[in-house]
Amino acid sequence: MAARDGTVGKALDVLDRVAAYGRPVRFSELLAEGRYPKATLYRLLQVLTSQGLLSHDPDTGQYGLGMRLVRLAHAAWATASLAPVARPHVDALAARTGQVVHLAQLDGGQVLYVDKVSPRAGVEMFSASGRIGPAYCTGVGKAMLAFLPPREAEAVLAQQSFHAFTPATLDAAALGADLERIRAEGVAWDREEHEPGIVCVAAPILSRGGRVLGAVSVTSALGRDGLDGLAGHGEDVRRTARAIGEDAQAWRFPERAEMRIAERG
Amino acid sequence: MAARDGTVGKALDVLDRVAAYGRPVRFSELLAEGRYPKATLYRLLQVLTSQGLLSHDPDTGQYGLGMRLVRLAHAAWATASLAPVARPHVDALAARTGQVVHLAQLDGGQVLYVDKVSPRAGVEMFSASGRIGPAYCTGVGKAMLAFLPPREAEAVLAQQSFHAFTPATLDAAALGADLERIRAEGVAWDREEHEPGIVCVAAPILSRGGRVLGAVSVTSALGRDGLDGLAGHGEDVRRTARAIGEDAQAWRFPERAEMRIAERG
DNA sequence: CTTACGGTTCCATTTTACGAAACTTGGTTT
DNA sequence: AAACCAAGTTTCGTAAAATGGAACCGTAAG
Repeated sequence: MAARDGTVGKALDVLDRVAAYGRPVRFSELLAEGRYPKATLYRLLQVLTSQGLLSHDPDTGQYGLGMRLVRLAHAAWATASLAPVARPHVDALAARTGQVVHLAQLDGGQVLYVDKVSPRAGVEMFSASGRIGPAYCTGVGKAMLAFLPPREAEAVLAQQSFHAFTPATLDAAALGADLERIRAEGVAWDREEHEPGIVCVAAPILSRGGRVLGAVSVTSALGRDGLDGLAGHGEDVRRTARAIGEDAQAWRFPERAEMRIAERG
Repeated sequence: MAARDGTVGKALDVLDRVAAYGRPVRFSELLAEGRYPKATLYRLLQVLTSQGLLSHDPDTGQYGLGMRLVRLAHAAWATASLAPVARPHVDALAARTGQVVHLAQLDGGQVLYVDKVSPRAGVEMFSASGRIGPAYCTGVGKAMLAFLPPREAEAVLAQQSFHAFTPATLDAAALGADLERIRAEGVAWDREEHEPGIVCVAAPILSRGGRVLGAVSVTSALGRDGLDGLAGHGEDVRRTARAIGEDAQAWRFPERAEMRIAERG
């Protein structure tokens, strides 16, 4: 977390700290963390504010996150996330199953939701895109973990808290066994491991070369549909994930070997 | 355009440039812009990548925007934008008018859309939140410009391109007169100034102290509803904007009630 | 008037970033 | 195969910056 990347790293660290508060924050609160001396912190905040990554309310003297982040993130979401490519598939899956569908990617050992569609309310927005969740106890998280190359998987696993959200939450050992099963089966199940009464089935989205790009899941509340109802969707989720992977490949890397020859500049 | 804020400023400038491509970009493409020498650009990209603001695909050697931006923006949107507070009002307005409703804020002289609701499709997502538009020829933009303090208004106006998107687009002089009218009337009209066939009515969202927080608008396609149809919604939009402003005040500055009144002028 | 506190500015010192040039890598031409 | 070239990476002396302790300012309380 505290990667020392010179001045830029410090500035982004401060940005993260402000974000972590989840509310506007005063200079003195940040100073009280003791991370940076007064003058240094002051200048970092000045720069971040002047750059629009933070906003400063002169009346209250509080710093909040700046709207430039929203602008940048829109570009990030539109060009680098799976969401735009996956949208039609995700929509169709939600329609077929009549359940909430999530699209997620990995970001720093955590699950980052990049899209969410519920069959009733239609596409949900920003409030869902950008949310993060644990990797070790969600369907999408486990689906991605299972297909990570061993070295990376190890690194990500080392970052997990293994906090027991529910009685069904797996510990590190049980997770290992589950990941094995997921690799064999191609789909991951979350049986109330993160939230009581919530179950889901997820599948990893892989590139042609087998790299993990993300994951899709179908979520259901126990009782309405039950785990049995979801079981029938497993194959559908897997097919959808595969289709998204192929589209992503075509969209992001529009041909490889042959194109190179023609491409001169 | 880019203020020279030391190393951090440069890094963010590079980030913006990558974002501007709207696609993954090679080191050499950025280098060819001639903005930074090789080694400097290289190190800036290294830092941004290691920080997760950019992602680097080792296969293709291309840089794209990183998912950390999406995570940060979610926090920004949820804590610093008007969207969460305004959501119920915006929803209700869309339901009453049966038209598309936009919520926007100012960001660096441009209009930044932070939410959008269409009565049919329901809430739209990220693809709308984060999009930017011109301030001088959109309803929301003009509504905000009109109520900016003179000094700031001048600064923002100086940044406008006044490109004539349509025959109805106002020039600088006509805009000045329109802003006067908007201040008197409390609502702004966009009569096909930005897109042919698209009209809208907007109102500014003000804090109790009169500071511009954002704007709401109702948009319609000419022919279906016409400008006359929209005219009937003007008062509704204004009331909605006022309600949002009050909620925002209560939410962001819970205890500041009496201070603000004294602070007028 | 005095003290205390949050925030801002100064400036000598240290650290960091800079960038021309050298080098490495992988693919293409002679 | 050797020479070549372009893209990307590393080096290193120098130049520029960030740093942070201390002084300063404005406001609110004692």
